[in-house]
Amino acid sequence: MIMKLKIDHKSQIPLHIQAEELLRRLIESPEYIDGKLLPNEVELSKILSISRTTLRQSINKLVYDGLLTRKKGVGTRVVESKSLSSKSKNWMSFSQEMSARGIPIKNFELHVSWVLPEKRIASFFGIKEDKKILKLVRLRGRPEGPFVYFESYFHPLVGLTGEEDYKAPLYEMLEKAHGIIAMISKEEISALLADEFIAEKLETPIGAPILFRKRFVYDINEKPIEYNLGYYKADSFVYTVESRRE
Amino acid sequence: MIMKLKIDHKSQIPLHIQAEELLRRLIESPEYIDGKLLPNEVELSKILSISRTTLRQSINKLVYDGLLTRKKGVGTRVVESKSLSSKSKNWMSFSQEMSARGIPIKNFELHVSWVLPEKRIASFFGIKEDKKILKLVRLRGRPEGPFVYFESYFHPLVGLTGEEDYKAPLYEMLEKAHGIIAMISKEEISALLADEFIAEKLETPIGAPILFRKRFVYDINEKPIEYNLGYYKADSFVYTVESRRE
DNA sequence: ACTATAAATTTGTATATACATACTATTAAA
DNA sequence: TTTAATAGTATGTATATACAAATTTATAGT
Repeated sequence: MIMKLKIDHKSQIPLHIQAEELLRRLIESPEYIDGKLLPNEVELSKILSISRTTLRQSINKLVYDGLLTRKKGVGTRVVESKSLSSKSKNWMSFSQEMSARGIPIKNFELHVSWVLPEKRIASFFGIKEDKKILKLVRLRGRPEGPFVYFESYFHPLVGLTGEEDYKAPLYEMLEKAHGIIAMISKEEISALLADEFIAEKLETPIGAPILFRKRFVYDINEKPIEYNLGYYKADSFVYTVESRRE
Repeated sequence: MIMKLKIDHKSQIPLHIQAEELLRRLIESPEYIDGKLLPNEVELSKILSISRTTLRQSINKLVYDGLLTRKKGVGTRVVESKSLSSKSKNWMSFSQEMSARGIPIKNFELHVSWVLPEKRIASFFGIKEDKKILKLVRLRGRPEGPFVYFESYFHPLVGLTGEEDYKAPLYEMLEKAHGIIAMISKEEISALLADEFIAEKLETPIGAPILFRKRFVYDINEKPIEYNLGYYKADSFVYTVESRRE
């Protein structure tokens, strides 16, 4: 059934990581998709030639991630309907979001510069504060007027020169021009009041409600590539989220 | 510094759970709120009179919940992020969100009534406007003061009588009492300014920024069961979303 | 046939131990 | 002064072991 699940004890990769990967692949396979029980821990640890403790490390992570459930006295089983949840929800760039809604976009401002990063940005990228990085400022909206102000900062390793075509959808451009694939997006959404600067940019009164979004973008290896701040006029933008319990 | 963090070895509650709770309370305290290092694991395990292995179980969970970060050769530190957040992955009820972070919830107001639905609510539920539905109003927050005002409306078929225990986690109660399983949540998030009513409820000035969330909740068959409006004080709540391209 | 009891199974909890690895700080050498 | 080597510190990895608690299965008694 499982058979050739062998773990390389000489590998540099920790055993519990190897085991986790193996199990991930295992429970993806057709036999396991329907809530079947795994072999019990003692047996499985023998099959994999690792200790039960180490195996439990791997299983714990999969339980955390919602792929497995355990029950005392019963066993460990694969959760049915694994990844059809918020994970599979695909996210888009602003241009894509808008064009998907049939809204034409106008760029009111587009400015590229090299700046010294603030502390939190340097720390997000894991670089020193004295290394200049690319800053991209964009003011965008409908033909009638702007409704979002973006500030983006990019990791030096992304390899942007500042000469790229920033009118194109950003993540498409990154992929084509530099082979960077934006994969993960973590976002924090909050509300604030327009200060003088934002009010002037968005052509709105000071004190108007603003939907503020911080976006942290990572590549396929979970390395940070972009730090993005977005200020949306609240009366012209709604953020939607759809999620599903597992 | 830590002192009287004592663990009861005779308690029925597992040691690693006790330790987890202690740490949750600890890192909520003023001294630890700013990314300070915890005592190292060996020392901490001595203080708590539990083994390092057991302690690591507790810490692992807090790391997974995003409250702590660890770095080899350095130590374990509290994540800096004063404000609460709501993760979209594996969505939960408000009570669950909060208790998962070890934050005590206080109900400032809790009021149930039968009302005629507004047109948009009736249309969401697919019912007539002359049929009364259950309205649940809740004002909740931390002991110091409220930070969110909820208005919930329920579909008649949910079968609520108004006599249920609304202090319990809502979706648990629905499941136990009426076999209703809340499955899908669609949310719209935007920003607005506190009007007189909201300002009074949330004990905040008129014109303060409010994070406004509409939540549409559906059961396992995608039938609408709840229409929910949430007004969050923006300075004490951040909405976080994590997504991944596939 | 039914029921209570016991045994077997499986995860949960907990400890002690040892060494590896990443990072920091110190010390010695150039 | 700068650099390289070294020691120290903290988390990371891994094992062996023992018993507890929940659940299922088997057994014995009525």
